[in-house]
Amino acid sequence: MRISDIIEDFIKEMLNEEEQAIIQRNDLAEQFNCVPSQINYVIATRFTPIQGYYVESQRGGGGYIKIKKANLTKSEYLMHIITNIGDRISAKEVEIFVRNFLEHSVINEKEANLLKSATSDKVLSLPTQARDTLRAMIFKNMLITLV
Amino acid sequence: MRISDIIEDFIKEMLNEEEQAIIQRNDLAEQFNCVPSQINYVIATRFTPIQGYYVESQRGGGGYIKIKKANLTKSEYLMHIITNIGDRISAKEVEIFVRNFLEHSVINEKEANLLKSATSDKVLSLPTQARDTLRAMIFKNMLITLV
DNA sequence: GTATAATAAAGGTCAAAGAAAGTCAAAGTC
DNA sequence: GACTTTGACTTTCTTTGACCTTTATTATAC
Repeated sequence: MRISDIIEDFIKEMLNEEEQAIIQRNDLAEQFNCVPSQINYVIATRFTPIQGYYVESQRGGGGYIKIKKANLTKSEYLMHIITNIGDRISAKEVEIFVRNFLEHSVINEKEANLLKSATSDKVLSLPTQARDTLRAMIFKNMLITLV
Repeated sequence: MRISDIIEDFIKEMLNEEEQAIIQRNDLAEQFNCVPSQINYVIATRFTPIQGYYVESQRGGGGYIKIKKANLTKSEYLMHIITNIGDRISAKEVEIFVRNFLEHSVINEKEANLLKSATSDKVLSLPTQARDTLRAMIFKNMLITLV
């Protein structure tokens, strides 16, 4: 079995027990006898937003990596949307999604506004293609936190 | 847990109980077994005006450091932040802002997550400069919807 | 007694050292 | 060929300590 898989399982095991897994990169690497950057690899490939995880970290003395799992039961509807949004999305499409979320009471007014304001054309000043790609990333990442 | 975090919590605990926290730098350092300048570090990184705190101090015999929470309404506080964010902002800075919004009860947990997830480095895959510029735009635009 | 000088008692500053995590590309594996 | 492993190098944040500045108190001079 690959070391990456072992580490992946280990983290998922942690997440079964607690709401969030807080790890020390170097410690974990030592524990599994691998280089620290392997941990980054595992996270980059197995704990992405698309896969339903939210990761944050802190460097420096006492640094850490924190991994949270989106709480699935709450809305498979959202997860379904997330996994089905392609690599690009227009502002119009976002709006339609948001309107639907509101209708289904999956989000509230304020959250709707946040979603729209983070992904509006006004804000993403890039060429159309790059913009739609970025918007998809932002949108999905935000939705994950709502799941 | 980092000693800085412990000291931060200690001061915030004080602020929950009283209007202002008045501390003695050397005493506090001794209490937490650190060098006195660590106290300055904590204040410089966690109790800045932009984070909604007001600090004053006095040297010499009977000297002290006094920390107060700035007393602003939510929208005043938010507007203040919005107008003071420059053209660029790092993910770290956003995180600090968000943490402070939470502390000052300007936003809730979900909104905090939305703000962070819309502006994380993972999501804004651009060269650093462009990324920080874009992040500032997104962040400000989102904050406006919260005012 | 008042004015001044010396000393003590704070807090402030800054840069170096230390402790994490992040990145990226080369090498290895299947 | 795609995925994984590795490691050198980078960036970020924290801790520490030597030295500085300001203020209060005490001692001394007159």
